[in-house]
Amino acid sequence: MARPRSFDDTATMNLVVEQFWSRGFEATSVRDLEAATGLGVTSLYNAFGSKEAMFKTALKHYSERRTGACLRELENLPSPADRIRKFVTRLIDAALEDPDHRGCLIVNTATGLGSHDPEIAEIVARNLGEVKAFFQRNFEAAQRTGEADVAVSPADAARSFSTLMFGLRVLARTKPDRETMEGAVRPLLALLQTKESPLPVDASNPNTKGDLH
Amino acid sequence: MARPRSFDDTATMNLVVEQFWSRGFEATSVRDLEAATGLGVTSLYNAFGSKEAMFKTALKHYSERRTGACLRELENLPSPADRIRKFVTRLIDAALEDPDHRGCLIVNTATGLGSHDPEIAEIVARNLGEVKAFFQRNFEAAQRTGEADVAVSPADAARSFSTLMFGLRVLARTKPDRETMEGAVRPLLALLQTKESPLPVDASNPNTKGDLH
DNA sequence: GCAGTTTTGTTTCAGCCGCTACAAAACTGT
DNA sequence: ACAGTTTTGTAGCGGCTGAAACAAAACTGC
Repeated sequence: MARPRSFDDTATMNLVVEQFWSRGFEATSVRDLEAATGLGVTSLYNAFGSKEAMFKTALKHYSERRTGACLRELENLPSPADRIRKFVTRLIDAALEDPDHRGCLIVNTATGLGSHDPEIAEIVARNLGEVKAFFQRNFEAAQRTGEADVAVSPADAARSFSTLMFGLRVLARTKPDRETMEGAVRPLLALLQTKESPLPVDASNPNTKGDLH
Repeated sequence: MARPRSFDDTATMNLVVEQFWSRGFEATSVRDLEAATGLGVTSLYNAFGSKEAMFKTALKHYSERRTGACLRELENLPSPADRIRKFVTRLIDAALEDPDHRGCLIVNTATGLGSHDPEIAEIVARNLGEVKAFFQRNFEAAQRTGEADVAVSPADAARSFSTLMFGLRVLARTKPDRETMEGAVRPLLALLQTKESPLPVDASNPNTKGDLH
């Protein structure tokens, strides 16, 4: 019926995400988005509406394609404790591998101006909620398999893990140092290594981490 | 010799801090700073140099007057464990009391564009370092007084506590919910409640973590 | 009250911002 | 080949930005 679009919307949105992730919403101009995508303004506006709409779409895209996909993939691991551990190590590795220290687009947005826009706030809140739910679900499962300290409330464990992850994302913007990040998660990960003594352990004593080998 | 300045630099800088804290660097215009301080552009530029210089001064001001003063004041408490606990509860209370959910200017800056400017990065890094040092110093002291789990490395405890605080600052921007925040710190604060078994610690050696292998 | 110096308010600047108007180009279905 | 429709590139809009220019006002020391 008419001229077809000469670019792939999804691939373009990936480039938009990269741009917003690198420079943030305010510091990214529409001209920057032109350069990043190789498209003209008209094409961008025609496809996505406005700069603000582009950002919201990019946020959803990031949340779904990054966090969401990662969580879903980890669900394939048989051990719930491994799921938690792997999520943490992946996050740390990602932070250390990124030479630009971009951290996490969601966290960067949460601490930026976005909190005022209700739609953005909701995307952010949902993402944070998914991460917390992941930890809670798997910590509960780990308790059932004897891989987690049963004396700790799974809700609190999830709150603690997820909040710690957001803190790591802050550190990722400044000091992507392996020892700092791994050290930061070590005390919490210690809650996961009670597999070999799944019985009435005095769980208030996290000293049981020494028995892993 | 000449006309004196009609305003107090420090009081003005407090207002500048409030403005940058509320809206961030990029979203704050020089006109906004005029409105916030009640001064004209010329006075502002004459006193502080440029918008960027104003922000850097505001950052130092915030770091010194907020974080620094708080840490120094807590040092008056006799119990190191109480110092840690009080810092945490203060942070949570502050987050819950602020109706604007401004979080922490340092964290907001760290996740914003600031990381690229070396001077800003240094102010941020120093602030984060001070918080970490506070936790490490007092955790070590708490181990010596029998108020902290001696099986945990003070360095790791400090990394964990400080990173968790940064995570709380992220949450402060979105979900200032008491139960979430207090739950998030509960597992870590549990490391502090071993007062009733203050033995057999070699208090001169904080490196007691090494004995688990 | 006068000279010297600084502060202050107003105006103005070039440059970038997000966005749109418009026409030419490119494609589809018949 | 043509009509119909969408995409695309270019140019330009008003509005805002950080910063400077400038003169008038305000103060000090004498």
